Amino acid sequence: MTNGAGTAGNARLGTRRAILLMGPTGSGKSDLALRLAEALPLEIISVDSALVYRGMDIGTAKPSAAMCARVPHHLLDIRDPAQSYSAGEFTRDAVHAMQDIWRRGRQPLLVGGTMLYFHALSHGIAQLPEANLEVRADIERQAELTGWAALHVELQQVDPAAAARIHVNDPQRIQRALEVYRLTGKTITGLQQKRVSVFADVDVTEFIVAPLERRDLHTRIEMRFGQMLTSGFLAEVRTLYERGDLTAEHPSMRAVGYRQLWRHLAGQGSLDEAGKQAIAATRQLAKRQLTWARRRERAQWFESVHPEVAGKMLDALLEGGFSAPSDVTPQGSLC
RNA sequence: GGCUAGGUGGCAGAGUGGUCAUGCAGCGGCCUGCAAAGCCGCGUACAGCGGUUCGAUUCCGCUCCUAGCCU
Repeated sequence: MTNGAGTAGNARLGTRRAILLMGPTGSGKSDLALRLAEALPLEIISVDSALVYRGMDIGTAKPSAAMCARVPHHLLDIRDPAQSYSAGEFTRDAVHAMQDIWRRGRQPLLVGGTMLYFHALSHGIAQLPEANLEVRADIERQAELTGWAALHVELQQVDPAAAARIHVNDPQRIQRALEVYRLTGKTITGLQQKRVSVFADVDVTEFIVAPLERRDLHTRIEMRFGQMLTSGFLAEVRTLYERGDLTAEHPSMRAVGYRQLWRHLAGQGSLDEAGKQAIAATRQLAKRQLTWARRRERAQWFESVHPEVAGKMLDALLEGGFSAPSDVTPQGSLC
């Protein structure tokens, strides 16, 4: 069950490698990553859109300080919850982190559940203008007056291809396509033609961890949420709520769990209801993550509840040409 | 025991003699700068048995069950 990537054979030293460890929430990625990184000269790069936020630790199941002390983790706590983050910024940050790691003679282990970020890394991301608050506000204002359907019609006129692939009921994408057009005068369809994978000459090994049975994942998710509450998740959200500058519309506060607890704090529903909704939202997130995962043809799948996953992954890595443990001491911990 | 009101898909909850409620959950999928986001698709549900009818989830009867009231 360890075959599939076809990277075995040439153990060229100096080869730039990268390991991708993907999986739905609650599949035990973080612990696995730690074990791999302690066995091989690796540094962890978090591939997670929620772990970038400071002060969001419990609800995101962020690796603890103790874990960070054992193995360097990158891209954690790099944003304030009032800020936003994006696939483009992530790609840039991840590339920098990888280059630093390679420079240190080690290899990056990219771990996380934000599958779009993995996708952007593997398939490349086009040079597009960043989100522009004013233009977005303009478009939203217009949408309130005319409705999104009218904006979709507008998109159809400037970029028929985009309009054809973006559903009328998908405001987020209609807005982005229009935003790009207004900012550059060029269609998003055309701009997206040019993409280069950041892994162009990198030897990539892809792992996916997930429970074989969906029931197991659901059980795990429910248990984990209970533990989060016990660990003070509600207080964590309350602290953010009481800051006063955050709203339910901030990307950070739309994260699973935070959104539902925020609503409860705003007086909309009991804690019990919020908990049920949060758990359901987590299950839905996991389902979407699995949909992405199934498209990764080169990935090797591992049953997450299996006690020997870490060992099997290590075997696969050594077979794939990874060097044995070196005596390089960890450095550059960012958390 | 009697009376009354009800029994609709996993849950909530409309409704009609012959097209679809809907919401939530679930499942599948989409996905290029908000992605833990946004979006699309998917359900021979009408308690059971008879009857009326060209046709019954909808009308009638009986049975079972539930809730409230009464003795």
